[in-house]
Amino acid sequence: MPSNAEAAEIFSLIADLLDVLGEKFKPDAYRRAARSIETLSEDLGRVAARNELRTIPGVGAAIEEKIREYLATGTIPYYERLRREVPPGLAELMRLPGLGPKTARRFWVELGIEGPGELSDAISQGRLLGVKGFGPKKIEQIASALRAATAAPPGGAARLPLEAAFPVAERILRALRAVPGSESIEVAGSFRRRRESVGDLDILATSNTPDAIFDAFSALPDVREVRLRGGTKETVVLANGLQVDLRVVEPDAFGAALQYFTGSKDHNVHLRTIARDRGLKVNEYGVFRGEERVAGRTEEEVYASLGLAWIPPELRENRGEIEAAAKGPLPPLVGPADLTGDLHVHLPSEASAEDIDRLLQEARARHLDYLGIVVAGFGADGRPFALAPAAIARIASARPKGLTVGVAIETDGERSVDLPSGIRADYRVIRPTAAPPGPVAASARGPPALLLAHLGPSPGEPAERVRHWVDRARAEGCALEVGPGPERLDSNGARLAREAGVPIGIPTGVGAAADDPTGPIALGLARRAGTAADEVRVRPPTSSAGSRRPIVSR
DNA sequence: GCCGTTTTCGGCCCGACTGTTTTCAGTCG
Repeated sequence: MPSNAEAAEIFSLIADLLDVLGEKFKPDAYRRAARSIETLSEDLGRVAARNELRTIPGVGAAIEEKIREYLATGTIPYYERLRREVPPGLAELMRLPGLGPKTARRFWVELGIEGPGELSDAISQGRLLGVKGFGPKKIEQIASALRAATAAPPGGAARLPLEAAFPVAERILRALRAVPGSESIEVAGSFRRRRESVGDLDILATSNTPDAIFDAFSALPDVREVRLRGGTKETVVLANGLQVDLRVVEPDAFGAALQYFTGSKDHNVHLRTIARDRGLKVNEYGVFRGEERVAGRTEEEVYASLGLAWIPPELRENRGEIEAAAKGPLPPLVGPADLTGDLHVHLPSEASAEDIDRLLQEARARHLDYLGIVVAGFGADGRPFALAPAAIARIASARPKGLTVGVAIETDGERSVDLPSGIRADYRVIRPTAAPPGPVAASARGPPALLLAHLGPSPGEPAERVRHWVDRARAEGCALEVGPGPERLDSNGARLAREAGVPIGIPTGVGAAADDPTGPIALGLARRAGTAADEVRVRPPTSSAGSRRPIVSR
């Protein structure tokens, strides 16, 4: 079964092999295509069937041809040929930190080394001593990288899911903001773009005492290794293997640096092309005309100097957002203030009536006008759960001013849920247990309003499966929920849902612990999908219309 | 190999840091 993830992987490997062969620009071309395919919200097969492969950024005639070969046969002859030509072990060598294509190629051509094992042997036999360009430090660096690679599980450093990166980022920000003399401190990179997973953390700071910040950074409790430290940047590796970069810049360059280190790479390359055409130069210190800095303090300044409206970080993937920003301000993306309701609030089973009151207070303080609380149902483990009868009664009878409260049950779509007598559910949240599940049985009471799409744990989940959920949500007239975790849509899925006209539900995080990242992550993923501010409206059920069903509308 | 209202050919982002060097190459993001 061909998949976008596998196709992207093959193109990425082609790039590595071409690198070893000393090709100059082709590797970047293949990597760019690989990145585009990896973040595509639709299966390549569908795009190919519409004859639109060339609309994918970085895909031209040659790569289109190779995609078609892959779709038809599951392999690409060009890739097979390269693999016969270049020992695959060299691509492994290139993935070691500090070791790139040039060095891998020299090992191969000058020393006949074709992989990590042979390199280890060569080092222990002293064969690298005296080779030009390899001093004692370099050799030790390589030996250490080889040891780390054998100790680590194969496949290299895995990307960290965004929800796992959140608490790490919070902890680091708190520590650095406590350093006297520190000013603005932000996380940039793919974390700021709210990618579903992050490969590292990029932290940006302005400070009049950079050394104090660097010292505090090195002294963070879970730092395993300081990989490099210069006058403006430092790289550390945490105990869990996550790499964290800290850069300190002057305040006049903060906007430029934030823009630059937020990326994405393809977005930045496009911006610099525009700058060059206007006789300008963009780097992390600002936008320059000759020696003169024309922008840099804020991101808005940087974009404006290029004739562009400011672009939200979640959209910076070079997927047409720059062209749109050239025409004028972008439609505002959904923000915290636009979330006027929440269909899916969970409470601990021991929650009391007083806890309910506190939740309602918080909802009002956050200006929500609809709150749907799950009172009973079946959890992720398939076992039934329910709030205490007193709490359920309080929810059912609550009439706080300006806030409509809904009673929700959570089902797997097949079993019905018992509620205390006199209390009925307003709608169902459906948590499918199998994939793909059967149709939702009529025996479960109430109309569905929200469907949690189970996307499964594998990162290379075929877009086809997501489409299954989108189609089903449309057929049943319910919304799909976006958010972290395997049971909800990621931003690609949310984009598919939007394109299909299926509303998406965004959890607000109301009632959750202060450090629970679900709310901000869900919002970020919805924004990555391009969800506009006016697309998310939760309307409470209105008895006058004869419906008790909350609607998430577009 | 891709791309283009300045180009269908000739470009392809740019700077920090490291290690090995007598001025720079390689790697990284």
